[in-house]
Amino acid sequence: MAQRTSHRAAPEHTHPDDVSVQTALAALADPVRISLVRELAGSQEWSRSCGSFDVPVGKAALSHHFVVLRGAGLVEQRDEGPRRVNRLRRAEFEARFPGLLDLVLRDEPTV
Amino acid sequence: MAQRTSHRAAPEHTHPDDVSVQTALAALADPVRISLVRELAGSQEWSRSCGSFDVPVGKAALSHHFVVLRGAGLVEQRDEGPRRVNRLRRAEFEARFPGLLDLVLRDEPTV
DNA sequence: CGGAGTGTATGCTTTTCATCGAACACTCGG
DNA sequence: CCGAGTGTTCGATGAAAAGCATACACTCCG
Repeated sequence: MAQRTSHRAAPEHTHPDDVSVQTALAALADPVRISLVRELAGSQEWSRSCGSFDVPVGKAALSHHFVVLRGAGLVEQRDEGPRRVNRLRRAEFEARFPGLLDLVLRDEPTV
Repeated sequence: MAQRTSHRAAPEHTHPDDVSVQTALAALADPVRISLVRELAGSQEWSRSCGSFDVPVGKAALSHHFVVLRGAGLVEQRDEGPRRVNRLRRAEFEARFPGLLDLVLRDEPTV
């Protein structure tokens, strides 16, 4: 049979098309999540596990932020052995909210 | 001397150029403020007084929302007799955050 | 000058959200 | 099969934000 890297419950994802502007904006209006999105944008897809990000919060809070990012259609996750790796949903999100992601990525780190 | 419609303290304004993305997103991530911006976008400049908007909050809360909108560089206000009239800073905001305002204006009313 | 209309400021609830610590679940390597 | 590594869940806490009611300030009109 095919590969089967995990027996865990797959994370719930929301497609950007099913996300309201308000939800998208709220998801991006947080300094920690902005950091996550930026770091993710500068990395290869599926190369970053949740714990590999340089943000000043504990893992419980971090886990919560990924829930929000998934719920806004910004991030896709996949279980790979013991860790959960991430991908920024650039194209899909861009199609739903043209220009929005670029605004966040281009801007200088939060002052 | 020239006209002088008010002796009141002029409202404080922030230019979009001095606004961070995070602040801009936070300002637009609220249902009441989204309504205000949309209504404002559909009206002539300087035609709407603060109290003329159809939002389900008292006037104290409303006043607060306008403070936030001014602080994000989204709205400009001017005193005109007893009332304070508004203008959406379309061009300036668009120059600072290309596409952002359009996203909010195009989208269906918050579900 | 006094009253109606309009908006702001203040003080106080209520809600929401970010955070943490601790406990639990799953995967992999010995 | 146990232990280390990783991430989620739960409960509690603290801070921020939104709300309201009231009181105040300013403008206009009679």
